[in-house]
Amino acid sequence: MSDKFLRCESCAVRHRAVCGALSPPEIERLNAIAHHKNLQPGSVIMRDSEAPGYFANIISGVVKLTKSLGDGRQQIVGLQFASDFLGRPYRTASPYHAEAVTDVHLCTFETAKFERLANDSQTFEHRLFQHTLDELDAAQEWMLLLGRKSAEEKVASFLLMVARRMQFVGCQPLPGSAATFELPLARSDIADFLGLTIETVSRQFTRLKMDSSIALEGSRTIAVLDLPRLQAISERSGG
Amino acid sequence: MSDKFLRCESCAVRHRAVCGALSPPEIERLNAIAHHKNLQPGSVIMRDSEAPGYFANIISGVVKLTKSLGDGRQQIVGLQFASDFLGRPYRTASPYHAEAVTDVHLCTFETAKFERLANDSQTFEHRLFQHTLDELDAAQEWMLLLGRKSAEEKVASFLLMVARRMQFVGCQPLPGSAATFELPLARSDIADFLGLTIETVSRQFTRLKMDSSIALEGSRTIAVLDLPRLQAISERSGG
DNA sequence: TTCCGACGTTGATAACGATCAAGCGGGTGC
DNA sequence: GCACCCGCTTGATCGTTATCAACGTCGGAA
Repeated sequence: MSDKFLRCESCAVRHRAVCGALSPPEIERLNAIAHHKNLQPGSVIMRDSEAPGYFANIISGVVKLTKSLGDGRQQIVGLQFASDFLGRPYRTASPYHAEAVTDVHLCTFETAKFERLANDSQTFEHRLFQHTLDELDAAQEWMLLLGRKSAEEKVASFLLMVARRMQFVGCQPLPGSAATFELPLARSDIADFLGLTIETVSRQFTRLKMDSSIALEGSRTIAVLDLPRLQAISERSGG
Repeated sequence: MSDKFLRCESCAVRHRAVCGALSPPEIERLNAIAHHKNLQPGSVIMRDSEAPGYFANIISGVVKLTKSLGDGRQQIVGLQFASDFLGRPYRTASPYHAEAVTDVHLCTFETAKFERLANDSQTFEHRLFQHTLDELDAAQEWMLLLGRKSAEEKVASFLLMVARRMQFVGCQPLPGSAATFELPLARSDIADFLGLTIETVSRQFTRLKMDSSIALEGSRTIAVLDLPRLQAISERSGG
């Protein structure tokens, strides 16, 4: 579960993660408090309104951040991929529920120690700040999608977003297609991310398939056949 | 337009704004680069994708942050009140369009000078970071609203949010009502904030009025008659 | 005063997406 | 082998919200 033998120098997400800008002594200090953790799909990482036990960098895998209403309606408010940072420094309670959606490999830091380190290193806190600004950009972009886009536009936007984020991890274009990748989310999670129902998501997938905008292999493997069309669909109904 | 004679010590939002935690010499330095600005409703503060000329604290008034789709559909992705900070430090282009919705009084800082100051003072950057975390919380809370709440729930949530934010500024409870306040937004802006149309917003207002949850005086003055009911409505359809 | 435009309300109808329901295919356990 | 469950798709119908349209009210300008 916990593994102290993996060191930062050989870390796959080293230069993209929040720790990327640290000086050698700072890296050393961070390394000293790091513990690796492997999680299976469905594992809970943080609970809404509870103090998290640790913060973490995602080394591989995908994590969903969700918020819920009393009657069970759910909304994914963030999707985190490899190199993303998990947790809200200086907050006592997590504002969301965080859960692994694929196999996830984390590099975790006990919260108090981590905050002390952030406080001591301005470069580090600056980097965390940058990361938070990116997250805010993504959230506001998604507000536009949730509030104003049609189901078809939402699904197209979702596919483009996932394609973009998965490229970094490992996605080999198949012959005759712009990009092929594995969807990390089940239909129900996609629905919760887009503010739709499973059925509507499924219907939009078949529409895009009829369109020849995409091809499906099984229910998780997507091949983007017509990237420009997908981009056009993602931004205007008439496209 | 620009006024160097108002000093931080007498600033109305002094302790709630990002500058609240600064030491005397830091305050002095900030004061030296501050310029006051008064804006009328509709004045553009920042344009989407353009470099902003300045960052600012809001001393009074309300500012909306919007994003648009190519065909004119619009979404408000943030509402900023007195003591809120405007702008994204370390970003070259604004990710949204910012516009005054009421008369607005700003305390502005030229971007480059401001970033230099933030870089020199860890306390200050820390404070900016905290503010950004609050903004992210608000954005994710709103994603839940946009993706999963019904029109009725959205309008009730909106009223509660505005009531909460306006309390700080100036709102005197009238006899027989929990709280009376002026809506800073026109129906069209409320619609853009909630991902609805003007007509739907208007219909929900009349429903809440019929309910006796609220009372309207003109179209902008709201009296909350039954706060518990409004809160119940804001979270579940059956309420 | 009258005209006009901006803003808001209300009504009739349409459309999009939700809901309810059935069925399919693949994996697992017996 | 079979039954069962789960995730997904597809179809039929319903309901919420959008759209289209008319009207009311207020304030400013001629």
